[in-house]
Amino acid sequence: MADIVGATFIPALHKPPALLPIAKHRETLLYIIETYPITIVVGQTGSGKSTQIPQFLEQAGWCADGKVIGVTQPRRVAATTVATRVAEEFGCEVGKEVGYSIRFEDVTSADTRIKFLTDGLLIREALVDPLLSRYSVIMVDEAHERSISSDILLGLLKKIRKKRQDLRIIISSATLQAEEFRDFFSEVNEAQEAKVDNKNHGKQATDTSAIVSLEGRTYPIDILYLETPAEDYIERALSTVFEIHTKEAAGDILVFLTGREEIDQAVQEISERSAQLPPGSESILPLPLYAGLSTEQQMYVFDETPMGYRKVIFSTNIAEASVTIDGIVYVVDCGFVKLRAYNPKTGIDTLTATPVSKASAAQRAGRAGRTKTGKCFRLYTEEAYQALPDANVPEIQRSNLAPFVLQLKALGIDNVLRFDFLTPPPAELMIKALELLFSLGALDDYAKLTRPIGMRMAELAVEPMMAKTLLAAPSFGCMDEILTIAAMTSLGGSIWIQHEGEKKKADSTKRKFAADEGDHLTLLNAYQAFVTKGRKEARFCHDNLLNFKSMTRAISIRSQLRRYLERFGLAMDDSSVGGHPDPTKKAEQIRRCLTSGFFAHAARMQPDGTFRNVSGTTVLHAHPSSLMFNRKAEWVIFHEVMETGDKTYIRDITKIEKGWLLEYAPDFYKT
DNA sequence: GAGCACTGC
Repeated sequence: MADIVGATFIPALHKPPALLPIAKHRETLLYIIETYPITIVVGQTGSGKSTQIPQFLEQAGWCADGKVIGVTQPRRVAATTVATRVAEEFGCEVGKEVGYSIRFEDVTSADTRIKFLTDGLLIREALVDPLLSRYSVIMVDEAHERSISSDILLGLLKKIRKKRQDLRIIISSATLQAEEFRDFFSEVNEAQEAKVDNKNHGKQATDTSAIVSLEGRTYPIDILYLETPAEDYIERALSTVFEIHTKEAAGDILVFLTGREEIDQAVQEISERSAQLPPGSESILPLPLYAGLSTEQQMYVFDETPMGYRKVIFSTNIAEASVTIDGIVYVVDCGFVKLRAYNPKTGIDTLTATPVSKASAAQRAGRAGRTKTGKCFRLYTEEAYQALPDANVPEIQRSNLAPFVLQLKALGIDNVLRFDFLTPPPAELMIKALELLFSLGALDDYAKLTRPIGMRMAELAVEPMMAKTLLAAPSFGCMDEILTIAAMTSLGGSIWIQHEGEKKKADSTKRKFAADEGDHLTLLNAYQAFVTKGRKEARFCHDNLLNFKSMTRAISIRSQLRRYLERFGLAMDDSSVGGHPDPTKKAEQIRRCLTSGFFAHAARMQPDGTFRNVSGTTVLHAHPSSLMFNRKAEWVIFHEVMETGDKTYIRDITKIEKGWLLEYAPDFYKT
């Protein structure tokens, strides 16, 4: 039996006595990857694992016979930037020997040997090539983040491995979780192990996988805790910033808070209190950073700090992994993060501030040591830290799984309840997903994927309710319009922008596109104006407070969806076909069509202006960004529902008739 | 009359 952990060249878990500087251990890495089907690489940012390992493999001949080395990333930007850097080192243009592939951007060619792609995209490749046969090696980078896609991908790879002895799998992980990955791939009850050795006991079996630790190029970081818990972490964050500013050496500060409101407040407070700084001292330049900011506003954090200033960035979790800012020497960590969790009983997502995990806290602290020795101020006690969970609950255990169940079914995995998940989601989440897919007609009485409907829904890159709406559109004669609405809603609320201090204007500008029927038709109007009158120009967006980047993306999404529907033989000639020339009738067809997909998201307005769901159990509020926020309606359907703080908001709302619910979803609403 | 962390096909 190969006891890999005991082999002389492999450091022990967790506290490796001798970490590997990557270049020196090229041969070791290659030997392990050659010998073991699964290699788990533990390494901090800066260890070079994402950039070097693929090149080692390519040089060692893993791309013979035209095979490709695939490296997945959880985010689009990471796939493009890492590919660019590797291409540079490789000495080729991006898209030649080294390329990347993300939605809407396939920068690869017949020459491509190292390919970076998002994990979601690789799962979709499995739809057409179930054994991922063009890849000799697949490296799943940042697997410790535990995104749903990377979790599912690992489950698929475990399955594929049984049929492809030649495939090599590399998983890159943070220290804390390495053993979990090893155990997942090393179960004794697998056919392969069983035949090799029956002396294996439980989790001792490691003849399939090896763990390798790599040294990172980070500097030491002093961690400081509070002696007594903070009552108000924003206040504490502000005083800590001033303390650092007056007592510590030069260097920028990154403060982790939980959301936009807190961040805007903190930025403002800093500006106000800066006046009290002793005369002659350096000034503080406070900057906000969160996803809701426009790209331009986000870019300020990357500008070089002006002379005589110390930059203080107040950020959400976006700066924990997605955005990296150089020059940060001090980190202030409030200890909380807003996490999304799906309640299968109500079908509602909640967004709540939750204590961070130890893994998150470590990642946040690490943001301080990128250029020199740093300090991390944790706004909680060391006892509180010890009580934190090691890692966040994986996304797959707290999400609406309908889209992923559909995807698994399309991959031929019928018994999704028995799919080999790294951590299985709670049964209620799976059942809720199956119920919704059944009600949409994607699954039959035996929970099998229906054809063509279910299969087509799986192929469309929008969530199941919108997929159903799209597939129904030809029968309502409103394909063109639904395509646009699907593209616009899938942008997730980033369509309208506000210039500084122009709230009033934003509302009235939006009203220019307003449709009595509700938000969906308003989005349709805005898009149509953009592509016709606005000639797809940035200028038009600026004048009409539309997000140019989002609108451009909507065009891409729309045309991609259209191509799918054409392939299904559903998309028709754009202008002429079907439907009513009368705009009111046309609008009714669109509303009916939306109802046929979103019947599960129906609500009725109460005399007080709030809404109730159909069973009357939940009070819903129109989100202030919705047209229906201050308009009257009876019955409505909505795109999205989310509970934040103490209120449950619905967004993208359209008026419907009660009778349509019974017409299009008789089984769902039978009494 | 008031607001959503992040990511992906």
